[in-house]
Amino acid sequence: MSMRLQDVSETAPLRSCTHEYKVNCETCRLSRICLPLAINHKDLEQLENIIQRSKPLQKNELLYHEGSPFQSIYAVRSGAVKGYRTTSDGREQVTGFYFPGEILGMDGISNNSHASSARALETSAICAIPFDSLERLSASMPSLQRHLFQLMSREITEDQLLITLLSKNSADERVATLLLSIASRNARRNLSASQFRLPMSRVDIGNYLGLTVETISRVFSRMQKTGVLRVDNKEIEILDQEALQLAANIAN
Amino acid sequence: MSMRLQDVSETAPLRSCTHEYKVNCETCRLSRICLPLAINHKDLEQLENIIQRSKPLQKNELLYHEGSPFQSIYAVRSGAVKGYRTTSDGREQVTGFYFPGEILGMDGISNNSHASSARALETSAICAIPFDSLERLSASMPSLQRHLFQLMSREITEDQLLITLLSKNSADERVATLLLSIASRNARRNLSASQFRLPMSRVDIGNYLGLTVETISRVFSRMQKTGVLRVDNKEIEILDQEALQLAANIAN
DNA sequence: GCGCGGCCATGATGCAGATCAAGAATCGGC
DNA sequence: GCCGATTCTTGATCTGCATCATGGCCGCGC
Repeated sequence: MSMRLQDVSETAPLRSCTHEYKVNCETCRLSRICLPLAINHKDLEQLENIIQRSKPLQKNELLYHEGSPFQSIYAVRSGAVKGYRTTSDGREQVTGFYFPGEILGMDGISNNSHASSARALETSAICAIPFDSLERLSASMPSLQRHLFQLMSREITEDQLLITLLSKNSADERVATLLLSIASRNARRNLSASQFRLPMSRVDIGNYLGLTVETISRVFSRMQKTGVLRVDNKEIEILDQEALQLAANIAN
Repeated sequence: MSMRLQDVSETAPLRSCTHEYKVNCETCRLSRICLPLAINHKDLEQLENIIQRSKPLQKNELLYHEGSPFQSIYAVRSGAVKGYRTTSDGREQVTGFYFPGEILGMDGISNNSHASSARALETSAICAIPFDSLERLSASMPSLQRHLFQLMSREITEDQLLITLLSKNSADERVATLLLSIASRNARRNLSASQFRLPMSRVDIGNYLGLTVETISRVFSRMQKTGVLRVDNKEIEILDQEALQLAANIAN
């Protein structure tokens, strides 16, 4: 609610930046886990041509806002982004965290308007991929079309996992599951799966997991006391992977 | 858990039925809200050719099962279906209810294997649409491709609404929201939005909404007592639409 | 038409996590 | 490198829903 006070630095949409940053998928070390993974070398250039890159988003800047016209889906190149929707009484519900190599914004397709908002959790570089171009391209590139279907399908199954987590699991289980998810996504990017810095606040974690800040704090403290984690503010070290897995696997 | 006892009548997959039932999209009164809505008259025949119809599923029969190979998405023609996934400790989480004209099974695309199961809540006629054919077709029919993207996107936004409901709303709010959702989906099919029969049990409702059977019963009783609903077993009448909307709209 | 099994309703009690409150640590701006 | 704002931690208390328990109901098979 008082979150609203942060809305000071909302930027114009990405595409209004005329200056294109010199990056391409060819040399991007995320290409093996991002959109290009579906595309062979010679087709990559066509994708390359439609992707727009712009100056990085600063922490707390908006990538897109609920209700704004849908034009692009986005790939995170660096940093981290949270997706959320605002309820009618003004509270927000965090629906996902997005790390480098991950795609967001696909919920805007059905209405031609974004159904959620996205905000940078830290300074983040983002690739915008205009969806109408992508659609045209994918009609002639079956592997791209398939990959897009798969991406959306994965988003659906992940949302269903979250639904299950929220309706069946205890606070400890929810937190353990989130930490393991972040750990495995780090591993995918060849980062440490056992030691990392959380880009999001306790409030965001609690919001995402359907818990209060206090509960998140308590779970972290408890897990620190039992030797499962070492917690130093946002710095997390998983000391006992097995125990954490056990805590998470009770019900999923 | 004791749900398992119902698993008596599982059928072979739809496509093993050689006998095709004489139905087509052209004459189906759901065509305006189902897949064909995206397709013009002359292209419809091609879609028609790939759709498989088979003998109706009986109550409690499985349409597809978690982990089974993904081949088709499904459209409900009559009856009602519930989607659910089984947690590692054997409990089930209902992830959605599907009524005539609605599409399910898209969560299977990402892995080529179904991420959830689907079971008929009552005798139900189902159209199976082989996905590889649909994919090929959609590469040459932009409006179909777009419609598929939109369908999946809608599923994502609906899952996000459920996530919000589960993590922010009280028992009353959840139940009210579900009833209004069913009412409006009835209206889309030109059925009464104020009087209908619930195809699912209280257990399924509770499971879907992250509540226990007892709580569902109590909420129904309470709403009956306050004159918002008339409840007669599965038969529901919405007496005070405004009040119900108010109860639901507290937070979404 | 009777009996049995699954489904539903309702009351009594317990508990996980929310809420309220207050202090400590950290961050960001100058 | 200091100060105010924000974020985080920890404790005390409260509460909505789960859990446990019981009885009624409804539908179905014989």
